[in-house]
Amino acid sequence: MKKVRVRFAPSPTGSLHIGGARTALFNWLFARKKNGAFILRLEDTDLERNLQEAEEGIMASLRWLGLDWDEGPDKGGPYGPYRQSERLAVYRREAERLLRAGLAYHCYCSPEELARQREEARKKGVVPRYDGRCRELEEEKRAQLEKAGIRPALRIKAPREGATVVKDLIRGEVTFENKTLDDFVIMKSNGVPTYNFACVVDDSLMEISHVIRAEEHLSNTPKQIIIYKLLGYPLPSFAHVPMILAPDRSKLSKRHGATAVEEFRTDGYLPEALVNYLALLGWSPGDEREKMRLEEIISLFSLEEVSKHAAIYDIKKLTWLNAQYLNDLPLERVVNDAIPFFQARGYIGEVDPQTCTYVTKVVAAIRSRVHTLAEMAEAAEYFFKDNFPYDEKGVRKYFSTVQAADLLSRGREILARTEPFDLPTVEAAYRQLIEELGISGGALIHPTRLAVSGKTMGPGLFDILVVLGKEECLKRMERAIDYIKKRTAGLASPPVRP
RNA sequence: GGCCCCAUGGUCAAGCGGCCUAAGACACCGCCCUUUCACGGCGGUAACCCGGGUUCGAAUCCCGGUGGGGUCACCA
Repeated sequence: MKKVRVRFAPSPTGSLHIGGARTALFNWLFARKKNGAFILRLEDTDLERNLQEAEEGIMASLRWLGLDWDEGPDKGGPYGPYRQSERLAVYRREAERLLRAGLAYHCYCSPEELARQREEARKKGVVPRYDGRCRELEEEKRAQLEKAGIRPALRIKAPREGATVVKDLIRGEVTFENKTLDDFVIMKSNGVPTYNFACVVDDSLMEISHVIRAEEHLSNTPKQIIIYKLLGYPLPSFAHVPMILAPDRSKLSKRHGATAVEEFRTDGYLPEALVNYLALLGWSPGDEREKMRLEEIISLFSLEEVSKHAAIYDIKKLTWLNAQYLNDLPLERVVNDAIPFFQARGYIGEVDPQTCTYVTKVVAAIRSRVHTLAEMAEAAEYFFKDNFPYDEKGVRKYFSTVQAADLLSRGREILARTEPFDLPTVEAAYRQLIEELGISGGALIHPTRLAVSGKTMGPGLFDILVVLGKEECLKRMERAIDYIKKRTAGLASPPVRP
């Protein structure tokens, strides 16, 4: 059995979006499952659209997702180079072969002229196809054009009859009538190959066994198969994975919110969650499993089980999965990923051991209550700042009477006396006070929560108290007591008659 | 428009001729747990695009329609 070799071949024109990420993931899963090689190749033959940052950005996203490659532009490999812009000599050599064998020919038609013809055809409602006028150009005429300094493009002599069949692992056999194809360009007049040509040459020379790519390439495949045949290279297997659509069924774009992997990272999603979600878009393990470890996905994955229809991506499910991982991943790991988010909000600076210990407690207290790291950072604010405002509704409910201040004073006294300041001791002391006062637990717990956090909801009160520590709690209780006193004093003044 | 692909709840999806009066998950709605909010647990609403065949029997096979998507460059 031939060794499985697959590739992900993005063009560095922008950031890696989730459609590309999923294509990369499926390739990677297949390679790992089959003990094959996963290759990264940059299709940077469009000199105009290449972006310097894009190449590094795509690799960074891939790395963040945990999709490592065995050969690629940064690490080399036996089939390099892996950047198409560095392989121009290879394409020229292969093109020359075709030309000499009479399987391709020079075309001197100007792009403007061709565009005009296309436009005309479109107006007439006819399919715009190159008419092959340069196919049988007389040598004399050719020399003349050459002498005039016209740089020709190279076109393939495509078959006019018969059909080309794509054997697709996901879709079965797809037939294209050759008469619907034309003599397409394989080398531009500037000596740079077109996508279809470079792709076939590289896939052949790099001995790619399975071409797994997005469905948008399905209609390119007959052209590529024609090139394979003319070049005399064996065909790889093909698998065209369905597209990912936006919620309105249109192609994903920036107006649909986050679509780039990088954006998901900065929005506080974990790579495990994104990978898991992407794997579930268009593929299913066949049973009820949803949350799966990467190893599990690898062992279960199969191309035959990839669905045929496009999937609409739903951020709600991704968010749910993210919350699952936030809860289930080892605490240290989550803390590690949360730290940059806390730093960005100015909660902490350089991380020393004490900070780390404190942050770990904070994360442990709130991670089950949030869905993303960004949300977590927002929810954690009062653990790092003591000048927070009090929730308005909460104030009306718990801070509107003089008695509320007395109640908090009693609570403050108890907390001041509690030693050690740990969960069982603090809780026992507070519960005892509740009993002494003959009130319900909530009657003391809610005002206290508002006093120390400014919020009416959140982790268990005693967890908050213990994380904050005694000194901080006492300070915050005093601040709340002052606040209530000022507030109620205002209320106590005689009402003004109109 | 030509060519190509696709079609199970709002979304992801199981199903590959009888086990389907159609799983599961997200979302949504109840209830329980609880000092609050989450987490968790339990339950509920909700789907085989339409029309013809084939078959004893069709969500599953075939044909047509409709709908959605992709693609038609010296872009990738």
